[in-house]
Amino acid sequence: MKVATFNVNSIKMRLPIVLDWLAVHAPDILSLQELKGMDFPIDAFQTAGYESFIVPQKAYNGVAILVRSGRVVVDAGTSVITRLPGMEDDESARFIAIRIMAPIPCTVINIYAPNGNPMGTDKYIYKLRWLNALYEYMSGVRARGENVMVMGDFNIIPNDTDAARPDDWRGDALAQPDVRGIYRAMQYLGFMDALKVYGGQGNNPSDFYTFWDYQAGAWPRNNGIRIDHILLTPGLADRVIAAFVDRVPRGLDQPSDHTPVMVEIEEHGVASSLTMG
DNA sequence: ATGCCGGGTGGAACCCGA
Repeated sequence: MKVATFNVNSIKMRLPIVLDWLAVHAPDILSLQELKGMDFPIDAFQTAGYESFIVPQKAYNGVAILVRSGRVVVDAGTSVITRLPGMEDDESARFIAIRIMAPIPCTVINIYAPNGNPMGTDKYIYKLRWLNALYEYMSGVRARGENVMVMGDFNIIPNDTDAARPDDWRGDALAQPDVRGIYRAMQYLGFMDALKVYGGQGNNPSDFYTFWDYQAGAWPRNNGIRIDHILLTPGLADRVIAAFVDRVPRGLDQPSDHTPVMVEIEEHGVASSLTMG
């Protein structure tokens, strides 16, 4: 089962790039963030062979999960969750979760975490509150022993090695020790960082950058950061057979400032959600 | 650099992102 996440920075602007990418990589699941509008191209994705689950919002945020028709069976008995539990008062479209029965039974969670800048404002407080609510939710699903994938734009640079210029981010909300601590705590729950589990694509940390600013020549200078992540519970992490960042879309015309992360999980032999999780 | 770029909305200039 191939699973991917891609912050598209407007699905309206990025539709051709996303359709091309689906045709090349044929993921079973693609999580999208920053749709930036109420109009989602359901028909175009259906023609491409994907069913859409959408949490839209005018102008800002917006997340969706695309599932490949004929490959992924969505649990009809479980409703789509469209708000992060514990943050029900928050109108922002930053969370969507579905339950699938095949090809691997698991819960699929797609997030767009708050940026949190600038420091010292309510925006940073909101980021911490949001991430802590996500942590609590993840703690709950772990306790139930389910196989779970949490992917998306975490807006967290986990370590200094995940930035080309770590000192540039010292005072930024993406690299604060408190924020990094939450990301680590998620791993202590048993959520494994898919890129790190597999460890492929060489030893250069820059191979795992997922974002390059539009400004100041960040892309040609490879001044990137790693902020888009895929976290897996052990039953899934044990079966990872490929994990990589595809930086091709970032080099196209009219690109998103992010690029996709993809993981492939062996479908046979994934432990029961009740025995392993 | 409070800058740069590039989305959004609304119909200009401003908000937001990371």
